[in-house]
Amino acid sequence: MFSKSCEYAIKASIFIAQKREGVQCVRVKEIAKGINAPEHFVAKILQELSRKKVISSMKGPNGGFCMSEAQINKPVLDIVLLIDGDGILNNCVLGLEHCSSSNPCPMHLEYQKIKLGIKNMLEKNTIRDFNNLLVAKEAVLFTD
Amino acid sequence: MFSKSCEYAIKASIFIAQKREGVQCVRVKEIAKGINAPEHFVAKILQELSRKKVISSMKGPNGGFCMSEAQINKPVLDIVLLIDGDGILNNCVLGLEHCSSSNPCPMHLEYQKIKLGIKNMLEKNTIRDFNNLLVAKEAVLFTD
DNA sequence: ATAATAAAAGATATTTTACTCTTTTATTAT
DNA sequence: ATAATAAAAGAGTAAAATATCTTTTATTAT
Ligand code: SF4
Ligand code: SF4
Repeated sequence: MFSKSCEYAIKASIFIAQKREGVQCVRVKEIAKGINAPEHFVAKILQELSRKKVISSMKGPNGGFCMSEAQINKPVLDIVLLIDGDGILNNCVLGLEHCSSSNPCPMHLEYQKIKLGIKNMLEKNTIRDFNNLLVAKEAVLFTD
Repeated sequence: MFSKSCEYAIKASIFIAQKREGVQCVRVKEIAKGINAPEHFVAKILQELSRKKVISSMKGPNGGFCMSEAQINKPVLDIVLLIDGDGILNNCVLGLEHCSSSNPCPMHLEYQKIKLGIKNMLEKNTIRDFNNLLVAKEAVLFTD
């Protein structure tokens, strides 16, 4: 469904939202540990999220990654679009390249419903929504 | 969503179901052309489907791949499970490895609905169902 | 100013997925 | 029997995704 990069991006964002108290930053090392992902790999992903203003970053001591209230309130879709592109919303289940509703693949009608569900899930839910479950201890970001 | 192999497997199966009149076989070359896929790649995939009895095959002149009525009436899920495994039904959106409903990831509740939809789509629809749309010219397997 | 810290950037390595090419085996028509 | 046909099998290549390692740059505390 998502690329590994995208999974890490979502989990990292939720982790930052959760850890951050006030305006304090959280370091990649801690993030990587908290979501059980390779440190330098998530670093690269977070750099991109930062460049695109989905999260914020600070260099030097006490530096790290953080998110503003506004950033935490963004839908998860924003992250997905940034990392994986819009394929999940637009691509075909069967990989047809130039299909249309007037010339659909056999699975189109059935798959449309799924795609709508996915779109809904990703744009109705914010980083905060998923973070809330974490804070309420109704969910985790890490198992082993 | 599906691997390329799986996309080809589904499209090829529908193509065989559609082309096959009586017990006649259809050659890989024709199949590959009909679904716009690399010939030797689909050959390999079809060999596996054949080994696992999801389709049938015959060597020599007039040989090729074909499907029995029973095979055509199987749900598309059978093909997916064979090629991609059950990941699509069981894996986590966020890639947690040992999660459970009692220790779910933040997206679990939302994602459960999607997964159920996918499962439904794949087990309620047979190769025949999708082939019917093709025969009725309400769908295509190939665009360019 | 200096040293320590942590992200940014870039280069390299590994693994998985996708695809191609060649040889072998089974079947059939002549 | 023989030649033609088409799948089966196997080896090899290419590209993309994932992961690691190293160097540079910005920030801050001393
Ligand atoms: S018709 Fe719909 S499901 Fe089919 S290829 Fe196009 S977008 Fe995908
Ligand atoms: S709880 Fe559900 S969505 Fe989350 S990782 Fe497990 S299966 Fe996936």
